[in-house]
Amino acid sequence: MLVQPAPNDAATATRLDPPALRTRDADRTQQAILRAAMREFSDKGLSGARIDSIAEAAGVNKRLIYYYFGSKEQLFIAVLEQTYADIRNAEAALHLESAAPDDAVRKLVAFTWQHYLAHPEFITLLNSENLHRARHLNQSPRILKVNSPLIQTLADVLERGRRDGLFRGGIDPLQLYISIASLAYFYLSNQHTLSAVFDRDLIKPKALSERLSHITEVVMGYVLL
Amino acid sequence: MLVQPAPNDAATATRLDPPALRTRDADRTQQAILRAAMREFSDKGLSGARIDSIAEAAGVNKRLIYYYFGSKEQLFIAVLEQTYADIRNAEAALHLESAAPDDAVRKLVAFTWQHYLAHPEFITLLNSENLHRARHLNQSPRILKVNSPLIQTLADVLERGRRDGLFRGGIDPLQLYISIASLAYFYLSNQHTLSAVFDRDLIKPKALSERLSHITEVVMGYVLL
Amino acid sequence: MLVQPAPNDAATATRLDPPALRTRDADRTQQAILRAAMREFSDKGLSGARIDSIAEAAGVNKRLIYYYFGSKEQLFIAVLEQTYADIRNAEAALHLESAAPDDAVRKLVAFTWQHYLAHPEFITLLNSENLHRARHLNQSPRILKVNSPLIQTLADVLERGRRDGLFRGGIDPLQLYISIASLAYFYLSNQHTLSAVFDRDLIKPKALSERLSHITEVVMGYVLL
Amino acid sequence: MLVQPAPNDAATATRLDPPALRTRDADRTQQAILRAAMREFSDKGLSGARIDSIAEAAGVNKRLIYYYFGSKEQLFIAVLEQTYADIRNAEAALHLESAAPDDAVRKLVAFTWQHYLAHPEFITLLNSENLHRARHLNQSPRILKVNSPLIQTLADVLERGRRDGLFRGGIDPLQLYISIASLAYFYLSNQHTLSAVFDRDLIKPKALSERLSHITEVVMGYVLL
DNA sequence: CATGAATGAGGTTTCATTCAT
DNA sequence: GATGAATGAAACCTCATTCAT
Repeated sequence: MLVQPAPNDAATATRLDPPALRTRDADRTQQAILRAAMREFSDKGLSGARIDSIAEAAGVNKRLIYYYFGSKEQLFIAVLEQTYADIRNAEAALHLESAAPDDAVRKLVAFTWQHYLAHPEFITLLNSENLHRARHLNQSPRILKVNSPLIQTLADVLERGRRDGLFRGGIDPLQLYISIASLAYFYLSNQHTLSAVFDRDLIKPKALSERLSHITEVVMGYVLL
Repeated sequence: MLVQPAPNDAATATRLDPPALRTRDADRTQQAILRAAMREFSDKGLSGARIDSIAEAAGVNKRLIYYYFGSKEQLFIAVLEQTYADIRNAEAALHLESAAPDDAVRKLVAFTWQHYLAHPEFITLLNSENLHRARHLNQSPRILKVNSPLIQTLADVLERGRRDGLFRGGIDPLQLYISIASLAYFYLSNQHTLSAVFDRDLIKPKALSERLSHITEVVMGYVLL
Repeated sequence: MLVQPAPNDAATATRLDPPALRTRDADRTQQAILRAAMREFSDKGLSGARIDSIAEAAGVNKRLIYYYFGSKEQLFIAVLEQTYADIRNAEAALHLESAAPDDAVRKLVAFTWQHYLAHPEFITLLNSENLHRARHLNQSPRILKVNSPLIQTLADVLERGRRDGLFRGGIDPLQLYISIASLAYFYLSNQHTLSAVFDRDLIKPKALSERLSHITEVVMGYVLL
Repeated sequence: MLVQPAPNDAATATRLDPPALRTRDADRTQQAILRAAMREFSDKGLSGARIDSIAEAAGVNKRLIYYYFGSKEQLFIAVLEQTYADIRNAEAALHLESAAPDDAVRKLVAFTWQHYLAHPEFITLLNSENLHRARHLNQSPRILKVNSPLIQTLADVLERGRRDGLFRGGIDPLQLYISIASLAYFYLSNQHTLSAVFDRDLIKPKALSERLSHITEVVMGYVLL
């Protein structure tokens, strides 16, 4: 059973082996598979995804997917890992700790919105994973152990804001984080049913910028005194 | 190809045909299928659901599903119709127009939360339908035409609140409605991945009541002046 | 999961339902599958057997095999059950208890030899099952519970022979039974390697009758005083 | 296509080529493959065996198996050759010709039993080969040409016993040899199904020694006057 | 001498759906 | 109104084998 976890590591660690010419192809192949899989899984869900389509899209022999990832489920896990690694890396680049409290919250809101907008696959993958009650996530120590430090950072921001007399007290940082995520995520995740039911194009540029304004106001209306 | 769209009506209208002893049975069978299908689709998603499982759970022969609903997709549509009918009926009983503006908003928040909590299948079904870009919804005039009057009601509430000097002006009722839904929906929809990643039980009673408090505060913090 | 154990029962119970016209086809189909499977499994072993070949030989759709038997392994179990049922039935018709002791033993030897000769599939199936350490047998209460009464019958025969002053005492009936089986089974089971190594045709009629004479002499030489 | 038949010879002859440092390694590698293959083939049969498992168990790259043995089938042949070579060597050390006739027969019975007991892979490999109608054996002049001289030796023993008035006359040495093998082989080969069906542990030490006593008595009961 | 990457053919199994009664 | 039998297409996965280095 040969399952190299390597590809995901590539997101966090920089590759330093210059003479690694032989592994190059393997790496590139795995990356191609992962990319194709991410697209297919996010497009069709876990049960709807087809290994054949992934192989074709990646331009590799179907057998190779099993060679590198073992099974459809393990490939799905690898995709999840990659997806979480991506958002963790992006979050880490935010540096909320160095901004003024209110700016930090606005920045977080904007970042969250932009990230979901730029990575629609994140949303559908998470929906799939929730349909499966996080069964795969709970199998991946890689994801679980890298617990996001964002909540702690946000707690610090909130505390600073409260001390500055800007923010209300008693805000649970996790609740706030989830709420920010909610306001951005749901709009995008449910855009199709919402558009259908309310007969309104929610995705045109104007609607998107209006949404960001709105959720910023909602969040700031809550945290600011 | 004999496809009776009738079964869904059964939710709103009772069939009264006098010579309908056999029709009663037919009705009961269709309801059993619908109930089983709702459970299966919400549990496994559209591609994950199995016609065999639905038939077994409903205690009917598989062939009957085709007899009454035509195909898996049409059965899914019927389930969606039923689900939307349920929430429309519940919303209609809210009577926001007769409450004080701030009470009306609080009532809407609480209702939304309670409804999602009481109908977890609503969430997973909508996620499935969004995965499919609302393809089925857009095939169902039944759902689309019964456009929710709630947005108009909410607009009236907001206008009353603004006139009373309670609410801020310029609130888009649809944005607010979506935000309220977001704050409730996302927490429940993504409970499994959130619980896994943050290692916290989000579903225990205390957590649930805290969440309702939180989202109420967020919404009221936004609308109130 | 629909696995009718019925076909095997047919060996022991006589079918009495005259109006069972509808089930006829199902029965016939299952029997056809079983027969084809027995041939394929005995010819190729469990791993060597192909579901496709079985379906083709039985003249049925491959899917039907799963419909009736669930999986390749369960089909193999059904074949084993049938095979054991066949020999049990044949043994039951021997009536050793009513023969003179020495005749009874000769009869058992001859019967064993003839049965193995007439049912070569019995030998290869048992070899397969032993390769798998009786994994399937141990899953089949049907086989295990119908413990052969032959050992008890043979014990009675041996005791009668001893009392008559014909047989030596202290013979373990199970050991003897296994030895009789050995002498017949091994010759047939290993005929191909033996023929190759000793360059002699062991299967020509003359060789077969000589073998039966030989094993009869061996067994009688042992039991007779 | 480079297929060295050498490795099997290694069992009997030691290669002594002076400049053979690399050859030593090659030899060791081939032996490792052979040992792993013997285990795998005897455990799973020919179709059940996996080249991957063999490579892993031998600790060598899969490609090497093809380099040294050409194909799965040829590897199987090599294993068979090794197995037959082992028993021929052991038989040669028996020296039945120098023992008293009755001792010689007892010795042969005991040897056969002990050899099968000590080499369970011999049994399963032969069963596999018989399933394949000795197809591989017949391709191996190496095995066929080293025809066992045991039958002739046994013939001499029987003749001596007859002349001494100890043994009955007219015993076919090949029949007797096969019978001795039968009595030992079948018990061990079919231990799993026998144990299951008769619900008795046939492999515990007491059972084993009883079996040897029994088969010795059976054989001696037959040959002795 | 040795190896990791790659493959095509084919294996078992699944599934929505239809036939015949 | 209801059902058990049957199916074709396609899904996931496996395996012996070869390529390229």
